[in-house]
Amino acid sequence: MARPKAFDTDAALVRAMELFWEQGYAATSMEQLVGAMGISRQSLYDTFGDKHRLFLAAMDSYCAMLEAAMLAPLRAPGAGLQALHDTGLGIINFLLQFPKRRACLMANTTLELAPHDAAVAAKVRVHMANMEAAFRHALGNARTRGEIAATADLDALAKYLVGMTHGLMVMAKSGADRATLIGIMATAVAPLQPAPIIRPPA
Amino acid sequence: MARPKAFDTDAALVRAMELFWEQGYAATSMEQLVGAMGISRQSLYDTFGDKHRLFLAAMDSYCAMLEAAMLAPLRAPGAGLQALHDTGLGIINFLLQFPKRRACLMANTTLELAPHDAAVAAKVRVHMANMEAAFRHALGNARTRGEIAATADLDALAKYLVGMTHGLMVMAKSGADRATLIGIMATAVAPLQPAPIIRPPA
DNA sequence: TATATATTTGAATGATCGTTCCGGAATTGC
DNA sequence: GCAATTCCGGAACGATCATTCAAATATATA
Repeated sequence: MARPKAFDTDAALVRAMELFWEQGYAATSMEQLVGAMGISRQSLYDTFGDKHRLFLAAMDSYCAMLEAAMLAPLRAPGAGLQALHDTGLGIINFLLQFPKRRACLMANTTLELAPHDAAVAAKVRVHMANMEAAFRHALGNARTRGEIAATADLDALAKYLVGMTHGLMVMAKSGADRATLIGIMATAVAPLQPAPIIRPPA
Repeated sequence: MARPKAFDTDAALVRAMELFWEQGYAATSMEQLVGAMGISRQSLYDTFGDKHRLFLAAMDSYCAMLEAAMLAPLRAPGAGLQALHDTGLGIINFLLQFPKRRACLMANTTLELAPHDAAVAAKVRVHMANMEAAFRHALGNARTRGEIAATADLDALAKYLVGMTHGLMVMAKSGADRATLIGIMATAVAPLQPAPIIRPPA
């Protein structure tokens, strides 16, 4: 009865997401988005609504990408300390993949918009909770297997790793090189080491 | 021979800095700055130049404030582990002081502008290097006194603490409560604990 | 073919952006 | 008082912002 959509909605959204990721919300104009997404301005408004709704959709697109690339391995049934270490290295590679550093759309958005935009803040919190849960799952496996101390506080460590991850993001975007990031990461995972079997005398 | 400046340049700059701190660079208009600084538009341009130069001056103002409040205690000759712990708590209080969280102007600016603005990026790097040096000074004292392990890698720990600090900032701005931040901080300082005197058997 | 929707192009909207210009009032040293 | 400089209020600049409207063309079903 009617002409079907001709362009790939998800692909266009990914291009919008990448632009927001690189430039931020305020610094990205609808003009630039029209150019990057490869569709007309009218199609953009018809399909995605206004700039703010497009941005929320772009956040979802970004989270889905992160979920598949970074969090899924941590959620895998067998994920343990090795998966945590792999994820750490994966994060560093992720942060260094673009010559003009982008850090993380969620972290960027948190600092740019979270206190002034409730819808954005809610999405950020959900994402951080997902990240924390993924870390905790792998930490739980690691503790069960004795890869980390039996007394390890899973909740505290998971929250700590989320915080540490965001610290790395800021450092990476400020220009830190790979060696610096690796060094920070290596220091950061010290709290994961199992407690010594023989304790020092009290 | 001529009329002297009537307003307090530094005080006006502090107000501009606070607005940039709360809203970011792009989201803050000259109109708002004129209102907040309490001077006329013409005086603003005559005294501070354009928006970008005003922002760079605001970054300096912010750094001077941070330097006095947070870094000076770490640089004090006697500063050691206690000063580091005090600083940790001070950072958390600093991040929670405003109901509408501001995080840190340097961190905000890093994520908003650093990859696209060389002058801003340079200022951010200087500030981070200063922070790292302050941490390292206190870490050095702490190691000398045996408050942390004699084998502690001062450079690595200092960089790590800078990274951790920025992680806390993102978490705080995303809405994390005091207990969460304290928990992350408590976990984060674990690598500072001295190594056990009796090591586990290899 | 007729109808309905999709898409594009281009113009137009009103608002706001950063910045500059102007005129007059205020305040100093001479 | 005079000249020099600072401040203020307001208008004006061109540019860009997000968004909408209008008209023409394309593609599907029925």
